[in-house]
Amino acid sequence: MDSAKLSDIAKALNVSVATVSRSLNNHPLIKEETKKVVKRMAERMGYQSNKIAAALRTGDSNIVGVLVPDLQQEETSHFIKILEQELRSLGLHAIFAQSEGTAKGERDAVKHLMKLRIDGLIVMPTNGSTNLRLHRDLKKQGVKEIFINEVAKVPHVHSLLVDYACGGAFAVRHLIDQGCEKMAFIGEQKIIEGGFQKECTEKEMIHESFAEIDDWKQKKQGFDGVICANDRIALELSLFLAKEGIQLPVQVALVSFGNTVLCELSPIPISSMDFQYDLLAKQVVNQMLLSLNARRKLPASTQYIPPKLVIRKSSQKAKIGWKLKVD
Amino acid sequence: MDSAKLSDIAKALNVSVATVSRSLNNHPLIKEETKKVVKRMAERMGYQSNKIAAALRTGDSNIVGVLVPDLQQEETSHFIKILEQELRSLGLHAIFAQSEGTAKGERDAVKHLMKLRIDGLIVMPTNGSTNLRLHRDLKKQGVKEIFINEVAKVPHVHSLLVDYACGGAFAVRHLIDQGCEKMAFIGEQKIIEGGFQKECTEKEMIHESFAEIDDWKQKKQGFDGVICANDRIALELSLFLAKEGIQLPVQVALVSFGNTVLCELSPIPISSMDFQYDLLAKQVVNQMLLSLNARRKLPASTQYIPPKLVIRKSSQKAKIGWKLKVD
DNA sequence: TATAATTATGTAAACGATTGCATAAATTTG
DNA sequence: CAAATTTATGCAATCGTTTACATAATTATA
Repeated sequence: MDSAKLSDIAKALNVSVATVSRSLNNHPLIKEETKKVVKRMAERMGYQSNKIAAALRTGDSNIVGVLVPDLQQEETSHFIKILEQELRSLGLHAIFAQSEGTAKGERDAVKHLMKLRIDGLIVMPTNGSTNLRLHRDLKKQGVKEIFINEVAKVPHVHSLLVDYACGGAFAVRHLIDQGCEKMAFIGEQKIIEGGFQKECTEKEMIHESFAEIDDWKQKKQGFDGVICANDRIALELSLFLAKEGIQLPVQVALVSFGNTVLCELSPIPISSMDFQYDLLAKQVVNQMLLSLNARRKLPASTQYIPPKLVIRKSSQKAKIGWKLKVD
Repeated sequence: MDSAKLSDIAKALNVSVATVSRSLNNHPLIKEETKKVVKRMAERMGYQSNKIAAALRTGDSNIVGVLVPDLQQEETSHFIKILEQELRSLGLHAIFAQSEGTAKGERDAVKHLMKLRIDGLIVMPTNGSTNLRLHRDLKKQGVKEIFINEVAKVPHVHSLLVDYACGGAFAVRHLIDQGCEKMAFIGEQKIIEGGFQKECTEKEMIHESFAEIDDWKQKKQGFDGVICANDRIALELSLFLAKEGIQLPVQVALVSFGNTVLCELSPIPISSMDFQYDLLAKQVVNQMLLSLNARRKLPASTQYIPPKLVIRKSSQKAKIGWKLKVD
């Protein structure tokens, strides 16, 4: 019924438990021959290390908490998918929890996670609701934290962020490259919009922002480049344009953000900025590994991941010849 | 740095560790007054029970593994969102892992989970790749398993399934109620299709199945009711119909499966069968709790969760008056 | 060949909670 | 009031690892 333990292996081989433990952990002072014998027996008995016992003894649980507002969101799903893979490949246990984007939710979730004495915590906060005291306490308890998409206000805590502003600027440049001259931004995503505005101003482009599609519809004349804050809005827009007989991308070039499955579901496939959550996740795990292995606290770092434009038909306005020219 | 332990509280109150432990666990033999004092002190010292130590001692980790093929899939996301909430509310720790739908992936993931000595495992297998030996071993180790969307072939293992066949039948009945007379099924989902066919045959309806939209396009004349295996296909279809000038729902009534965000993104919102993964998740957790608490093994059970049709415009073909009649 | 140095193993004490059993304190009973 | 019960607490072992320290076995050095 119960699984094999070190003592079972020890008994079977007539050696001490210590020798077995050290063999399996590749301790340098154990004879190679012994290691081989022990490992073979462990295999034969189907031994699985009891990380709970090890955690209690060493103080390292090898468990990393991952706190997100909502597990159901598209970007979150992508993110945690990679996180699980990467953490597991390092022998770490990932344990996910939802904060619902509230300070109380965050506290409750952290409390729950702390009962397992997690070694590290990857936090995706929302709307700055993150409470400082909580994270100070975590630092005191020796939990290595990494903040996603928010710069940590606690010393020695690392942050990794999607570079939304840079994405906004990229989108503008792409549309300029395609020959657009009057730009619209639709949606409410302050940071992307900031990047959009800054770049437009710098490049001296006529531009305007709208919170919703309906706002834009009033003034739509003249805009030949539209940037949507997310694919949902973009899809809605593309359907509207189709109905109105406005041709994508010749009359209006469209770029969106998110690069979700929706892009391919549009009648005209939508060019969209991929947030590269997989890359983000991998970097996060890297950083976590560094933090966990560091004897002393590392100085806090802030890393931005640039989004990557996936070009589809909705933005390909430029003629081939012209494209060659700029190349 | 380190967090408070039972011994700290004991020292502070000049009582034994045992008394503290029992107080916090509401042991009946401890005086109410004592409990109050202990709990207050625990609170004051910010004590958080160390579940790792408790797990080692009691043999119950209170950790439940959740094994899914892919964390990024829409239905999976919905499912695990609720699972996390429900399990946490019971003081259980949920730990997710991905099997990638392969037997090897499943084995690897389970191995990893078993290192934490999980008490229970919720498995969402794919294409019957689930390997029997693995699950027999788990049973031997005393892990309570629950199978999702596949009937477990291991004794004493419970199964919960979305009743796809029933959904297929529901969809047909709904379309009949709306006055449809010639039905098409588009997509590859054998179980739904089975329900569709059976119901059509029973109700003596003309019907035909197609693997892809393109297959259907050839013969589309005459079909006044279409059932799509998923929302993606349905959205694609609805866009095609719009382009062709075929009116939804008057010329063709459409029902889909999944009830995802896509339904509302269609020009004509799509009626879709909700798989009720939230209900499923809640039932699963119920069952898990029963299994975990059961002293002796319960007889295996199989439970079907009926999908629920969310009616939108795409299928509302019937006139109001006629609707009143059938009510 | 004795001694030192090196290499390989064993002994036993942690880690922090839970819990069977012993004991002490309070209450009831004869 | 002593004895028997009931109620409340303490003692100490235990879970399965890891690891500092002690010791044994082997090899190198003088």
